[in-house]
Amino acid sequence: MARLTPDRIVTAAIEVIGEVGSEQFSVRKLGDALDADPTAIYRHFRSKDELLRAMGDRSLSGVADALPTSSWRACIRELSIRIRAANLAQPALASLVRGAPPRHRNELLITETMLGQLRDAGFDAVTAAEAYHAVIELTIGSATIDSTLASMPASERDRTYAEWRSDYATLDAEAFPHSVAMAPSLYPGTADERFVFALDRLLDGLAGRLPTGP
Amino acid sequence: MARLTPDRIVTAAIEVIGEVGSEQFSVRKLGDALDADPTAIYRHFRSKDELLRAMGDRSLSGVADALPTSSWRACIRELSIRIRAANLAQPALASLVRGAPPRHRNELLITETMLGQLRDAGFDAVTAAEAYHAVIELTIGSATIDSTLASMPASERDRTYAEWRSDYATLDAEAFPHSVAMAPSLYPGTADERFVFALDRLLDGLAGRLPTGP
DNA sequence: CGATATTTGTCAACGGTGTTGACATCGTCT
DNA sequence: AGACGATGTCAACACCGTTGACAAATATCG
Repeated sequence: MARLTPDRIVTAAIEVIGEVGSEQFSVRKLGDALDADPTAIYRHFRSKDELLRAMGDRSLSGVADALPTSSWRACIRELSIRIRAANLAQPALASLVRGAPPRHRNELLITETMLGQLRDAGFDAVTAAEAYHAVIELTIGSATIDSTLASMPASERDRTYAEWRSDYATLDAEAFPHSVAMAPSLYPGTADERFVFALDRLLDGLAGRLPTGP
Repeated sequence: MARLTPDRIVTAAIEVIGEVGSEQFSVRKLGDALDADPTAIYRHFRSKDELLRAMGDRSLSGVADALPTSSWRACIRELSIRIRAANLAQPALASLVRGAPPRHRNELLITETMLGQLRDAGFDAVTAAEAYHAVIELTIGSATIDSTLASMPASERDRTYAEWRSDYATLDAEAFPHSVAMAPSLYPGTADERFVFALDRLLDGLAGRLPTGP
């Protein structure tokens, strides 16, 4: 077998995690898939966390390419949607990003792009930083929440939503009048559409803080 | 020692997880804290997951009590801040939301309150549902992301933020000009303050969708 | 080329995890 | 008192991430 490289390891790791799920992903299984001793991985990554992070960055490649240039809103909007898609495509990776800052190339590229757009739009440094954090938290956070359902087949997902709606519909109407009344309206559209609604409202609110006005 | 009960176990578990952090929380440590054999816990909970869910339910108690009545924004704002606090105190809540567990009383109370406030504010059913999902995604999602750092002591957390800032500051200024320039402004204030900024901007955007105008 | 130094792979092992099954003990009810 | 189910205890299983010692391969240099 060819020698181990970080690239080969990450490729194999993404394949393994796609097969067994993030919960069951382990260094030992990765070693098996690579036909190598599991501990050989530690010659290329200091820890499993570092490996997971590299896997996350891999799935973000190309996310910041060819973005809309028409406006800062359009650019950040598209960028956020792509980040979300990348996280959902590799559901396991979404929860791995967690609280650590971007250190890898694609992550840094995303940060740079978003900060640049915000500054060019007219935000001062402090507000731009706040806005950046706000968009990232909504994007990554919502992807993390949605990742479980996103990995289900569409039919099962729809069934789950329907089940949840009927849960609300059958609540005690005295204690939970609004929940019962609004049960049919809950979980409207797709999770992607709900995210875009939230993102657009957040961008509305951010636009309102522009010195030049919205 | 008195006999074990689910209540006693959950109380002790929340104490233990507060001391050692969610990452290091284990059934064995819980057994030590209870001065009982670790496996005795399995007489009261089928699995660690079930215990974590019970802990999550406990930490949500009282979240919807005595909320501000001055305005829908003030009410939802406070409610979201409290949900976040509960989530940060008990990160297991995140996995509660992600899966499809039976909906518990406290969770239902939160939904009912938020939906009621939005309807009373003048949102139609569809927009209220969208707004509800938007607020919840930001609140839970951001709490999930921040939970790792929130469990660190303040001094260590500040040191971590400083470290991250200096990471940005030492990037290649040619490739990442905005990141380098804005390094001192990144991670401003506390994670709680950054969340509240995002929440307020989202509420700004939602207010703009009120039929009666903002 | 040969010798040396560095990197990389292998192996065994450590301390930790959640969980299970067998066995002993306790409380309760007939 | 005896029976019985619920509860606590103990040892053990099958994993996990990670480390240190040692061997093989590779790169570096005289």
